[in-house]
Amino acid sequence: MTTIKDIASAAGVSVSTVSHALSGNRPISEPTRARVLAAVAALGYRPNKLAQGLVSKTTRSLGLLVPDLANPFFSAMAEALEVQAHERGYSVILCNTNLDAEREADYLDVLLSRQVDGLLYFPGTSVPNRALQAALEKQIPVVVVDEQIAHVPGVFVDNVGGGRQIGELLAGLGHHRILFLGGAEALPTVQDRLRGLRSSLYSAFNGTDTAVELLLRFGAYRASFGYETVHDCAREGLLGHAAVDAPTAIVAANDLIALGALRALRELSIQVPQECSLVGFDGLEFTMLTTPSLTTVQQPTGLIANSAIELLIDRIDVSLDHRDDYPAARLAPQVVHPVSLVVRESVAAAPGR
Amino acid sequence: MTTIKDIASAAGVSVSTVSHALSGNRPISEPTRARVLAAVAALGYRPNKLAQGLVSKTTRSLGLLVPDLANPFFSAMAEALEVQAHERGYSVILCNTNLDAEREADYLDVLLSRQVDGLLYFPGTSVPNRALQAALEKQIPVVVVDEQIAHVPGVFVDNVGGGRQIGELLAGLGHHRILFLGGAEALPTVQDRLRGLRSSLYSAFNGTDTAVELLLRFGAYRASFGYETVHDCAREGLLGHAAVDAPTAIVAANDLIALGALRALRELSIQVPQECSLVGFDGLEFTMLTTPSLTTVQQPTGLIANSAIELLIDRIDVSLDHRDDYPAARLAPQVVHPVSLVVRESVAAAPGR
DNA sequence: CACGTTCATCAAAACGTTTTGACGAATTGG
DNA sequence: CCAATTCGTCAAAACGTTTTGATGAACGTG
Repeated sequence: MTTIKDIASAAGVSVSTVSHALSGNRPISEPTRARVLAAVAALGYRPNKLAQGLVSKTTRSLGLLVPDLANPFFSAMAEALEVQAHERGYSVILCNTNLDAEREADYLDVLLSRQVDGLLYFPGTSVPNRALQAALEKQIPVVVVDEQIAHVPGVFVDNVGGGRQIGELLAGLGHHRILFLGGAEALPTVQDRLRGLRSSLYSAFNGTDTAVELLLRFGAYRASFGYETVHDCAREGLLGHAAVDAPTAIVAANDLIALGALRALRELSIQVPQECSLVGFDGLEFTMLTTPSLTTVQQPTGLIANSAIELLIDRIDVSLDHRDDYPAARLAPQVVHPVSLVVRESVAAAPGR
Repeated sequence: MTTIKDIASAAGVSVSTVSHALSGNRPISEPTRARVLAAVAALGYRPNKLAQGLVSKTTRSLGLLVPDLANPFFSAMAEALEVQAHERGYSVILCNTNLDAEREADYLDVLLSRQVDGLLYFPGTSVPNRALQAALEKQIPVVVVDEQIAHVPGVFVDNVGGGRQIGELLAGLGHHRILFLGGAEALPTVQDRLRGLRSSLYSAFNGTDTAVELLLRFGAYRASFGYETVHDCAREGLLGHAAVDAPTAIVAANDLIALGALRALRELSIQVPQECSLVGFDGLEFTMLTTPSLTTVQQPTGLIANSAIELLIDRIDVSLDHRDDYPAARLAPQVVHPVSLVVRESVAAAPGR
């Protein structure tokens, strides 16, 4: 590896002159700078980030803690976040927590010892997070993505609004018996989506003599949950051609669940959407390839990534400026993005109406 | 941040003693070591990897250059690679090259200046790769994943064998007019899969009076390519109910293309598999959720990741041991994994047979 | 022309580690 | 009981940068 010393001797100047010429931190005469740059180009010099980081106390790297890259929503978010970070000169260290608290703690250690400037954190789980708390205590800037956590800066979407849009669509089509397939029951996103759905259904049918029936099942953000639960319901007589008062629509808390449900419905030869409508959440690319194509709520992954990175870098800058201040109780900004319902083939008017 | 000095003074020993106590590099008496460990625990000391890297010339970090995380095959691979790397104490720096040569070069710079110990490289594109060459010249260990590149260590699957298995399945079911939807024409994976398919078809029908007709289209590893090409073919009269001698099966070079094709076939109301069989490649999780579920060739992502990391770390160790040797012409080991055909609903006997 | 400025450059310290040569103290062997 | 060895520890150098106080040369000013 060629170092700054090599450049210095090649250009016949001191090490500090090279540093100044490259950083612009102090004025350097034009001819000298030219000689330095020529030497840099000739020797293919590349500053060692480790050494830079050691003295500057800043590494321009971010830790990305994501529960499960196999979930396309997370991989889409990871991609968008990495692109945004790179545009701003930050590198991303990828960490697959697999929803495992121990791994999370482990990764946090690694990231801290690697001196990352900030953390992008996807909870993906509902347990009040020890690793997150530890990070916050270490005074390292953290932005939580996708979930809202009190007193921690975060970026997420209007899950209640998304649920409401689904409810309004379904209510307008006469659906009032609905099966909701949630993820983990304690997850705020799941609860919020359900809340929006419920409130819009009740207010739509309020004053009419139609009763809203909302059947709830909780599990995990996985296709297998949707698949198995639909089959379970059929076995229990809640769903299927023999069922009386079967739900006329299924709302899944995310697209993966919906995809699993779709498969099960197919196996049960329940026609979607004629006999049962189906709605997902996330707006995965795949949802437009299924048959029927899936009605879903589109998450603006690019925007989320954009504001998450922006928020995080802001906080990093602040914490750099005030390195030795008292840890003043700072506000925890939270950015909420709107979502939009994408209506596709999987939704139709409630049968018998 | 608490440093090794803090530990030293807290334990009442010298800095080097702390270092030795922690690394085990030199014997330290039991009582002293205990005092050191107690201080470490009490102060929450975490060695600074930057400083460690600076002196040890090794960072225990790998660069992962991946073309497109939105492609689930790549995100699955990224996940598996990260998990394997983490198990071996390595961190992964994620880089989304987006198939853009300039971004690739850019990332290579970043990774080198971050002193990564090695590179995991997914070509994803066919251009003889400048960035890769540059990396190799820099003497940094590289393992190419998913494509075979001459003289560069790599891990990939038996694409020819995969193609052959598809061909054998289809030939056995009487398919001899087949549409092949490739990715980029110059991609070795595409060519290999095609080669396997072609050879098995020819040898199956060799000696019979049935002619093999293989229709080829090339594009990109994207769902949109499959979707549009099927529609194009229909418009050209090659596909559809009006077509004479329409292919009875479509083989896509990967699952994304197959999924796009499936959607288009549906829109054209061509029954899969009754009128047209469909086969993909990769074994994405989604392929079992489609209707009909997709016959595909399963890639062993975990195994690929495992051997890629192993190969890379081997090379890292070698290059560390021989740091100042002549750059001896080393062999470029290549690991090939077998693939297995997963037969699902999307394939049936050729119509009219 | 002497004086204070500005300008360009240099030398040295610092960042947090690991590594290694050195040095007393304790232990062993004859 | 003395020499030789081992043991435990320390101090200092090194890694590749940035930062900063110092220094000398050129310059404008009165």
